Amino acid sequence: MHEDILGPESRDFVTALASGLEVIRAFDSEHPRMTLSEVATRTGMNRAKARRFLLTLHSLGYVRKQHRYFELAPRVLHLGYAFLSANNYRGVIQQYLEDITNEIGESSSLGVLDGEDVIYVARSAAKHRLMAITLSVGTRLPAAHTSLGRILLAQLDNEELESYLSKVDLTRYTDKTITDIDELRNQIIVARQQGYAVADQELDPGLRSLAVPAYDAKHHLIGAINVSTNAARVDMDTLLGVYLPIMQKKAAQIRLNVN
Amino acid sequence: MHEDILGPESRDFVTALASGLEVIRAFDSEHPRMTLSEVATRTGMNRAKARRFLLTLHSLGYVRKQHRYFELAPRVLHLGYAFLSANNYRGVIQQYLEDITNEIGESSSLGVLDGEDVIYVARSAAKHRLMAITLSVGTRLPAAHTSLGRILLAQLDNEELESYLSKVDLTRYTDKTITDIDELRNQIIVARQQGYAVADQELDPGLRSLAVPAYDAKHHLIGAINVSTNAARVDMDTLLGVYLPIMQKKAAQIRLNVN
DNA sequence: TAATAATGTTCGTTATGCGAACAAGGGGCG
DNA sequence: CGCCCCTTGTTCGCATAACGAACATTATTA
Repeated sequence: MHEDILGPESRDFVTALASGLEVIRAFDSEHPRMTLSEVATRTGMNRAKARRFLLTLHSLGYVRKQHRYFELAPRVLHLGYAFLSANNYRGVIQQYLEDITNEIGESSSLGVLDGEDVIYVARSAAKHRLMAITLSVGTRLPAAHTSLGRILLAQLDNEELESYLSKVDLTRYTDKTITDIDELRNQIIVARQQGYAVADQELDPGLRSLAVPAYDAKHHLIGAINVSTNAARVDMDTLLGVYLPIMQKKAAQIRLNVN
Repeated sequence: MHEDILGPESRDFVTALASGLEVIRAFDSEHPRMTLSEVATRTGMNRAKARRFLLTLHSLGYVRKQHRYFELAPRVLHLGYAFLSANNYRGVIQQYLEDITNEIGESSSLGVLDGEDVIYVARSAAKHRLMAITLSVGTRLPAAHTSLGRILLAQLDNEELESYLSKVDLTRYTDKTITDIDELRNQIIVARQQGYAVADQELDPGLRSLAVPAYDAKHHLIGAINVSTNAARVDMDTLLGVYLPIMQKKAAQIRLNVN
């Protein structure tokens, strides 16, 4: 059940906290270092306001300042790490992911839904690189075009799924990207029925992946686990005929052993 | 040069942001889920205050609420990820760490100093588990008792090093843990002289590691890279005679190739 | 059933955070 | 070299966002 959520107009909403977090998120791979004015522009804030947040984050150790330039400090990892360390099943799941990588020789990850994205929360990387970008814990990708995201969307009830479909903006990444909302709905329903999802070169040419949901012993959804491979190396028969049973077996082990 | 740092008494310091971040950090592996009152107690805040921050974080998607219990949501990974994605050299260094793991068969990591700790910012894990805890990006360990931390401390100038030594509180983890401040200073000076550091079973029985500093082509210190192994499997002669040259070669490659 | 403890919430008050305006620095051009 | 303009840094009067004491509600225990 969805708890009532505070609106920004509520007297209980702390706008300074919200703005401060927005300053942190303004930094990314395209904007690793910024001046005060650049931060103000990217966040839509008054320059004096952005300055106060940057100086506060700097004094707390989350931001480094060099002359006029600001960049995030490693200490911000502590904020995300708080989530990882609070999740005691991650270490356990990590072992299963490493088993998959050892057995199949491909990368395997645990992902969870967050809004319209899937976030990687545990990962076992194979030796070879699959994608142009480096995937790591914390990476977020659109749920619609990943096997992890698609099988997680399949676990939603109908109302939640329709809510998602009514909001999602489908972007084309490759020739194979699904951009029709009805086709996406159908793929998710099929995933729901067959208990697994496949994403085939929708996000990155050559990237082919398969995911199954991961439940714990109390029937709580932990997330989904996947195996990622390259279409040139693994055909669909192998993916479904060899990899799928392995993934299903791992998911069954997780369901039996993870509390 | 250390930039002047804002004090919490300054009118430019945003106390609401500082308090909100403290609420996030209150969650850890011992306190994965807490009630409002528990958060208030752990942070020393008035309950109504803690409530406002929790509800704000909840509305922003950083915290989940179940009845009276709060827990961090995966979205907080986005805050730490902002640092990782802003660091464009990480993908490059990752490759070198994986080379080390492939060549030596042991785990290798990149770490940076943050206060009295060393934070892992990139990691290549070997197949076998070395420590009781799962190390991952974001993990922080005391700099004094790790090879990464020790070689990073060795890169500080004398004033910075003495400042660190005057504040650090040395905790004993094993029988081999250095707890004498003068002995630690000496170890760091030796590391400075020989260009590498070793930590031998100070943090965890059996854990033996070696680290060298990693500079980029512009002579900026990126961090330190290490190799971690088990004392039962690798003796000191092998560590220094075989592993050290490999690490030094990798550091030299990083210095030549990383901008 | 009543008392007590724990937790949830409100709203008068004030100190925090906002932003317009001023100050300072840097670069370009005549 | 001096002036102008643009960019960046900083201040402080003021309004309201956030604080916390006190009230409200719920859960537990005797």
